[in-house]
Amino acid sequence: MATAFPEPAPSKGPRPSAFMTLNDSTAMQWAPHNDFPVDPAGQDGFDYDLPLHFAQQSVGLYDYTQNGVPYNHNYNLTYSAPYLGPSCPRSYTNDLDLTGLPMNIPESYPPAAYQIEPQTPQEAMDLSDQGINGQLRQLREDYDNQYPSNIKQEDLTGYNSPYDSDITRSSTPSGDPPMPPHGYKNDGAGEEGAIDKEQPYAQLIYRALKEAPGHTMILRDIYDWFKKNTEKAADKETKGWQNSIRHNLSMNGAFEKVDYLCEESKKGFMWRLTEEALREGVKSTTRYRSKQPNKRGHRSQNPLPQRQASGAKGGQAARRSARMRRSNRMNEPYRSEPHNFSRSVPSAFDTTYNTDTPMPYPPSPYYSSVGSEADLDYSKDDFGSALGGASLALMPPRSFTGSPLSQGMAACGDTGYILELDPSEPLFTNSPSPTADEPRTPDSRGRWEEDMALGGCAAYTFDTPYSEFPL
DNA sequence: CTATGTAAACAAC
DNA sequence: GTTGTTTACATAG
Repeated sequence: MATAFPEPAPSKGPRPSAFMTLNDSTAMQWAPHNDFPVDPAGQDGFDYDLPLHFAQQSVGLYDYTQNGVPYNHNYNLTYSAPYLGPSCPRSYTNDLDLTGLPMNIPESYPPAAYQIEPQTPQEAMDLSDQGINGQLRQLREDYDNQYPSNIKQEDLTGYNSPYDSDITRSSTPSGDPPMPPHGYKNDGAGEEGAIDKEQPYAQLIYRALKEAPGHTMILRDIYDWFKKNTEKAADKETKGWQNSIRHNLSMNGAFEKVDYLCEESKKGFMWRLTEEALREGVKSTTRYRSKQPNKRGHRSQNPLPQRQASGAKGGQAARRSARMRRSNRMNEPYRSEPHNFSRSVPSAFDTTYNTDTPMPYPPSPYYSSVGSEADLDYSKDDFGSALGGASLALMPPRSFTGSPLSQGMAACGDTGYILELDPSEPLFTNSPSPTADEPRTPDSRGRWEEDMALGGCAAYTFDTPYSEFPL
């Protein structure tokens, strides 16, 4: 099929310059498909075509605040079935699914998919006035009810790719050559409907999460999504694809774990798109990988021990991080649960963000290049005009009991946190700007240990700003 | 070199 | 056995 990559009209973005100025060539990213055309002038106006029934259905269930929803407000999630099994049409038409999410996204996939347009924060979910526990319980119940784990495997024959043939896979903001269609197999050559153009795992996961309510799924659902929507899982023999999914979830900063562990089930954590990912799209997982030299040159030495050592290292690190999480939960059994999110990719950046400074928003160590234009853009643009000039400074901590309205940006009430930072200043001045030279992965053991010394919470959890929530 | 996929070690559950 | 983290290696471009 099309090996050519028709560039989407670069003019479409309302604020293309914001990202076009991102000169970091390594900041390759897949632009998000924008479900909601951004209207910079009317962020609170739902200027886009929001189906009426959507608005109605959303009452009390999905209340899209206009912006400023901290993305670690996990209690905002209402997890229902991302899709409904066999009856769920794969065509993403204007029909509403049960989620009440506007699925009118024929253009949410290409060609618009590769526009560099931040997404409106309307996507963030809000809730009604239930308590947080109720929310979480509801979330889980919804999930369990609507998404039974015995997922039916839909026949893939006749599958009609939602991201159809003209997908250009990826193109970089600055009109760089599109992402090489890695894994682009033209082999099928005849098979109708053959999704010969599988996108990278990260991108596919992004899509899956994007479709999901709250942009949140559990691993199993992601698996299932892949089964239904991709060819990656076609090979039922190997589980490599699952491994790859997990790998990408873990390694790619676009995905974060919602640190709400359901004890009674072993479904594990929920995975969610980060706010940055929603705005800016998913970026190459490679960026988050360790920058340790690949040792490709001298692997002949003794690859096996090295491999084992690798595993051992991973295991150690995994154990430490898990211990941290556990420790957190034990120390703060209530608060830490729903509020935390876990960044899959631990970051040396995290230490720069000391817990004494109320962060209105978890820093975006993975996306907003610290100290770069992207950072500025992050700080002043994406939270919408409602914030006014102090955009960076204000982020309302929202009361659980507040009305949905009060949870919007207008409600910068009593407990509001004000970041005393000049928006023009980089958030983390002592953080390296992650570039190709400095991947956003903790390549410094020293820093890592430092994290541990700090009490073992800095690296993964960001619950401090919310500790004052009236629970 | 980058991006991606994959295998695998390992820990925790 | 599953989930999550991490490292290493292979391959394509």
